[in-house]
Amino acid sequence: MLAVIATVGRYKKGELIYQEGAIADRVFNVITGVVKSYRSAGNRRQRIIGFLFPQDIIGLADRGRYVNSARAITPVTLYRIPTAALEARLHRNPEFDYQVICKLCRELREAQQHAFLLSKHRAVAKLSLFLQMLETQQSSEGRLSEEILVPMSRADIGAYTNMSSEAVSRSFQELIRRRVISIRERRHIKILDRAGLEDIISEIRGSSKSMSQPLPRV
Amino acid sequence: MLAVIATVGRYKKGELIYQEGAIADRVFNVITGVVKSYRSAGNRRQRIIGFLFPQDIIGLADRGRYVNSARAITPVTLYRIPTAALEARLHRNPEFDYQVICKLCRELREAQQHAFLLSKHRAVAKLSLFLQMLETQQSSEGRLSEEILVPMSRADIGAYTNMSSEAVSRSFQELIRRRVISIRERRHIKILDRAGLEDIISEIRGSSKSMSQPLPRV
DNA sequence: CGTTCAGTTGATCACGGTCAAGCCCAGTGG
DNA sequence: CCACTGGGCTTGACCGTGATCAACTGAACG
Repeated sequence: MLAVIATVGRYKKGELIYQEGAIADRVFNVITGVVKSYRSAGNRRQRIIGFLFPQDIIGLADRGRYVNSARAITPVTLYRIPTAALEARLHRNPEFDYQVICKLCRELREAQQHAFLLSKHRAVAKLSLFLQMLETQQSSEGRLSEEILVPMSRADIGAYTNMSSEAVSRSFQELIRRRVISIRERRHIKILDRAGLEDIISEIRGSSKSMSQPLPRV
Repeated sequence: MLAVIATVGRYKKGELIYQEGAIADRVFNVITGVVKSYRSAGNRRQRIIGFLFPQDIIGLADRGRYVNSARAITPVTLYRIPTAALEARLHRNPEFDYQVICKLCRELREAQQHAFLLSKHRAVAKLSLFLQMLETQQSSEGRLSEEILVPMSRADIGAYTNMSSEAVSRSFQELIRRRVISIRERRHIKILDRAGLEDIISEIRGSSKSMSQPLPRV
């Protein structure tokens, strides 16, 4: 495993793990908690590249420098692996290589999924897809639950889905109004109507269900 | 090299290389030409995941099925590599592995770049960034030229940048009006004002240059 | 030459960004 | 224990941008 050549790091909520542009001398492997990977797009507006969960790798570099920053959004523990040691292993350990390749493929598919999300036009569609992604993430982690846990803030969701936090909020409200989800304590979401969610994601004009049972304020 | 276990394939412009959902028994390595990788998003509207140029790998799979379709947008030649043979090599050839990892990292960075592009608000900013990406792609391929070659249609650019082909067209016209680029025969673009392009990409309200020299029709 | 499809241009309108105000809740200190 | 405060979140109003529909031009093809 990676652990052999690694040290363990602990970060509290909101703490910076590494900064864009710094010399990339280690890669990280999340053990517990959630990390956001982001880029500060000049005008103090930050774009979130992805959220990272246990097992994920962060710290990819281009020409020896980190290409984005990473910050803990919950308390986080992770392995820190010196890149030097890693590279040495990469050249002589095929089994190990293979695992890295698999993780890269996974990350690649997620980046493409993200691009797919961003290419949705309607705000509710983006948010719905985001929720679905969170759910698959959590179910794949074995955390089989009725509720989806949303560890990140509305602003972070906005920075990921490329909408204002206001729009995130409004879209949540619309999903509630349409009886597609319900929210408990702002961080716990339950999906009530999976078919409805799918319809919204595929950007169908008016869902058949919402036609048959008229809703307030439309 | 990959070539040892591969056969060569030829496709004409517009031809399908593989289809989303089909059993993924080979991966491909582009030799010449340009390929688009896309997903048909239900309502006959297709989203382009990426454009692929010589040296690029396509045919990534999830659970044995291709996750997207690929189509030649120019005449294309490529290597076809049976996945079975590939996997066998992956387990026993570290040097080879390393190359695959590098290509995956590159593709990953491109996917993230794509997501970054999609998260721009203004249409001209998206198009400008797209042109910049095309340029870096072509200069890295050694094709050092004054002009950028745009092998794909306006509709394809739209499907990649997530805007209508009309908006692509209008944005091109605006860049011309602002004297940032010039276009020859619709496929050959020259960048006249690199600083101006950068300004537009970083979504600065009004570029200083365009302020100093008033433009028609603004 | 005619047909067809890519690209351009014009007009209209809905969506979401922005600014602004208010609300809710957690954390803090008296 | 309660009041205070600040930040996250929600809601409202207004307006600009680009999607959409539609008409037209131009280019490539047989």
